[in-house]
Amino acid sequence: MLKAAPKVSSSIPRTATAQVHHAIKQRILSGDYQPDEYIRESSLARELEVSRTPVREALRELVSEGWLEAIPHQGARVVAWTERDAREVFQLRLVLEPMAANLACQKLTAACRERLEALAIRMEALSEPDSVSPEARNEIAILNHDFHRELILASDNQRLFNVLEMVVRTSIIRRNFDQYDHKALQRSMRHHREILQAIDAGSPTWAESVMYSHLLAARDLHEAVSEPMIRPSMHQAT
Amino acid sequence: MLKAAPKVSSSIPRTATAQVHHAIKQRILSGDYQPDEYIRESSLARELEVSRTPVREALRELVSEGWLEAIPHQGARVVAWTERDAREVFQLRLVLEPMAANLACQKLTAACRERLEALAIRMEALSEPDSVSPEARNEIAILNHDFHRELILASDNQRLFNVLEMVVRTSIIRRNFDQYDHKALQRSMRHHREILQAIDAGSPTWAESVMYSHLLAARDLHEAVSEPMIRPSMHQAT
DNA sequence: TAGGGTTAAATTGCATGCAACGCAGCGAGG
DNA sequence: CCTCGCTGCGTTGCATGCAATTTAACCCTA
Repeated sequence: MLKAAPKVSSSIPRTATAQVHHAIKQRILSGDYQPDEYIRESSLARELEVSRTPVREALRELVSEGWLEAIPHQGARVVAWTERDAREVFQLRLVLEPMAANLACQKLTAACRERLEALAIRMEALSEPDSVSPEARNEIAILNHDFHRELILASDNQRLFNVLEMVVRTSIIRRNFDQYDHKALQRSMRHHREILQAIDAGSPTWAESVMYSHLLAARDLHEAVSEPMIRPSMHQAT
Repeated sequence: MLKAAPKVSSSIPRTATAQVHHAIKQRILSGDYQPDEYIRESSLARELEVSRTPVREALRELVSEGWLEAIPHQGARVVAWTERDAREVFQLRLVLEPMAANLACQKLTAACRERLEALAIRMEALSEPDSVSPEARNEIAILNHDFHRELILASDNQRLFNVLEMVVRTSIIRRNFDQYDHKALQRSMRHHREILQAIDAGSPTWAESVMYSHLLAARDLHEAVSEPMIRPSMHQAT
């Protein structure tokens, strides 16, 4: 029951500002707002049926969190993602998440260990069939995010968690399991499993190393898809 | 002159919100606001002679940036620093700043190289005399901060810079050169110099390694001072 | 027709008033 | 004596109106 309390307070924010904050984030993630599109205070206030004040405050917060950029006397607009941004995020993840795996290995509690295993098992089951449906891929993406999140939390470094939330969650976490072929998917699941094994073995460097491999593999897949867009000179099959 | 433009715009913010934001930050850093102290919107609005609106917006921003913590319907208060926080910050710096040194080594421009050298030379000169005055120590602290900042900027990873600004600047960067004895001070200055040498030599791992040593030495000095405070069982002179 | 200046519309920035919420102090009941 | 509930005060949360600023269109002029 301890878990229920924060869950309720986060999914049903009591203040209007928090609701607007949540709503805008959802719209950005779902693509309702295009990159570089300005978000107008008045129109959003009308749509959400609140005054401009909570909208303004939510926008300020989202700017500080990196979702929007504010131009004085001009407004707030959705940040546009470039390949450079993707590079920066991967550079940071490649250093921070292995570190988190290392620390988690030393600090992990039994309860957290259980949650991680449950997530890993569920993901393995979903990626078992030869053809993984889009719905399954979507669920895997969510579970995968939870797995990483849980592991980072287990590192017992609140700032590390905050930093990764800011850096990663504003990026293209979602829907990027679509480009995983079956082998890559299963390899990714095996990585999760191996991290748990390293934790059980009490080897922080092992866990750290597997996480590093895990992310390098993910980056490779990402670049395979995105590079053609910035290197049109290369001959591409797809 | 390129440096003058952003300097002006940051020291003379045009909007009231930015002014309040700046003012509060200064008060926190200067110790005007004690840890856990609540900042009341009305009183601050009176003092700064603005309405509550820009004060509220500035407070929201500072919460997002980690300077304050907000309790709904209760207010915003200055975050209290614990030894745990210090540990977390050092853990992150130990990973991120060496990474920045490594990257900077590959990306550094000539102009940036010049600025770093100028800062290093100035710091060396200030730490030369046998007895370093408090004023000199203060200037060294500022120059040191600029040096690290410049190096991180040179890493050409905007997110890395943002993350370190958030993590480090809210911490006790300032005035912690007081506990450096003369040997530690000169060692620290030599580290800066050696980082420049590593850059000139084009060896990222060398630069990374020196930065790592640099921070480990700083952590050691920090712990030597702070540990007695959380271990009251130890017999203390003070 | 091109360029500069002016003006008007739209939007953000700020001020103020009122409502909602939390908390301390006080009093009644067990 | 302790506990529970109520009430009053202070503070934050939100709504609304007005001022300041920017943008863009328009007209006038060369």
